[in-house]
Amino acid sequence: MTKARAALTELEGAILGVLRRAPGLTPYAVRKVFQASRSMEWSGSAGAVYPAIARLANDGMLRKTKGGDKRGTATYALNAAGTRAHDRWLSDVARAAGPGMDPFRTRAALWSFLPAAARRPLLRRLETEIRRLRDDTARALPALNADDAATDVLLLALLDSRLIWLKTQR
Amino acid sequence: MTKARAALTELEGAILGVLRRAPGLTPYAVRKVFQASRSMEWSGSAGAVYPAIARLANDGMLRKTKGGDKRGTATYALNAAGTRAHDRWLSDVARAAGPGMDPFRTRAALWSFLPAAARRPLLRRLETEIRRLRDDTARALPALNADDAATDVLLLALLDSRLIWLKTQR
DNA sequence: TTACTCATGTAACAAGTTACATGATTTA
DNA sequence: TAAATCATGTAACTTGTTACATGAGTAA
Repeated sequence: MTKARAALTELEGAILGVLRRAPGLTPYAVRKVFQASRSMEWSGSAGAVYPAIARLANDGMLRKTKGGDKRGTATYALNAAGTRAHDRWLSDVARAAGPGMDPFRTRAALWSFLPAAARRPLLRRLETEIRRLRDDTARALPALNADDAATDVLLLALLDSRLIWLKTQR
Repeated sequence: MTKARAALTELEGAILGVLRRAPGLTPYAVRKVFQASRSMEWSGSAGAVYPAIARLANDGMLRKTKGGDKRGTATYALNAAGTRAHDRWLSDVARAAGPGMDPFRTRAALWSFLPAAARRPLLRRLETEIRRLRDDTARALPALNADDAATDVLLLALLDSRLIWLKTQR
C-alpha cells in the first residue's frame, strides 16, 4: 500500500473523478457512469474498471467500505492520499493541454483519397451521425449542473467544429 | 498472409495513411512523421511502429521493397489489399464520429474541486500553454496543402474551443 | 421456478509504452 | 578516429479489450 506510484492513467484519473463527485459508489455503478457517458471513449469494461479500482485501493488512494448484504458489495471513496493524487493529476498542464485522440481528425486529411463516388455519400452519413450526437448532447445540456455541463459544452464545440469543417468539404 | 483481419486499429489506419500520402517511406521515416505531428497523441515509439508495420506487411497490406545499402533498409507502400482495407477504415462512420479521448475535456468538469488558490493559477497556466500550441498551429497553417491543413484546422478549432471555455471560467 | 438483471471478477488477448541492444552512416 | 545520429528491432511491462464464469436479487 502507498508504494511509489508513477502517475495516474487517464482512466484512473477519470475513475477518481467519478468517485470524488459521488463518494460511495460501487465499481459497478462507476462502470455505469462510463457506459452512459457520451463524451468518454472508454467502454467502462469490467476488465478495466475492477482492476483499476483494486489498484487504486491497493495503492492507498481509496477507502473501501463493505456493504452488509450477501453479495459483499463494497463501495469506495477517495481518502486524503487519493485526493492529493487526483489534484496532481488535475494539475498536469502538459497532459491536460495535449491534443488527445480524435478519430475524426485522424481521418480528415485522408478522405480525399476516396473516389468522389464514395467520398460524397460518406461525408453525408458523417454529417447525419455527428448532427445526431450534437443534438442529443445539446438536448441534455439544460438539465445539467455547471460541472456536468463543462464536459458537454466542450463536446458540443468539438462536434460543431466537425460540422463546420464538413460544410467546407462540399 | 491475408488472413481474416478484424479491423485496423487507429494507429494502423494512421500508418497506412502516412504511407498512402508518401509511398516508399521507411518505418523510421514513418516514426518521424508521428513524432513531428502536433495533432497526434501517439509517441511514434519504435515498439509500436515496427510491430504494426510488420503486422500490416504480414497481413498482405503492404508491399515491402528492400533498399540496396548494407543496413537492409526496407521501404513500404500500400498494395491493392492495403488500399481496400484503408478505404474501409476511412469509411467507418461509427468510429470516425466517436468523441475520442480529450485529456482537457476529461478534466474540465473536475477542476472545480481544486481550491481557488490552486485553480486560478492552473487555469492561467493552461491558457498560456494552449495559446502557445494554438499559435504554433496557426503559424504552420498557411504553408500547408489542403490535405495537411484539414488536420490542423480541426486541431485549431479544438484549441480555440478550450480557450473560449477557459474564458468563461474566470 | 424460471428468467432476467445486478454485480463481481478473471482469463486470454491486443496493442501501446519505455528502455535497451546493436550496428551503419555521417560529421567534427 | 571519435562522437553523434540514423535505423531497426526486441524485451519487459502496463493497461486496455472482449468473453466468460459465477452467483445474488427480483419479477413473471
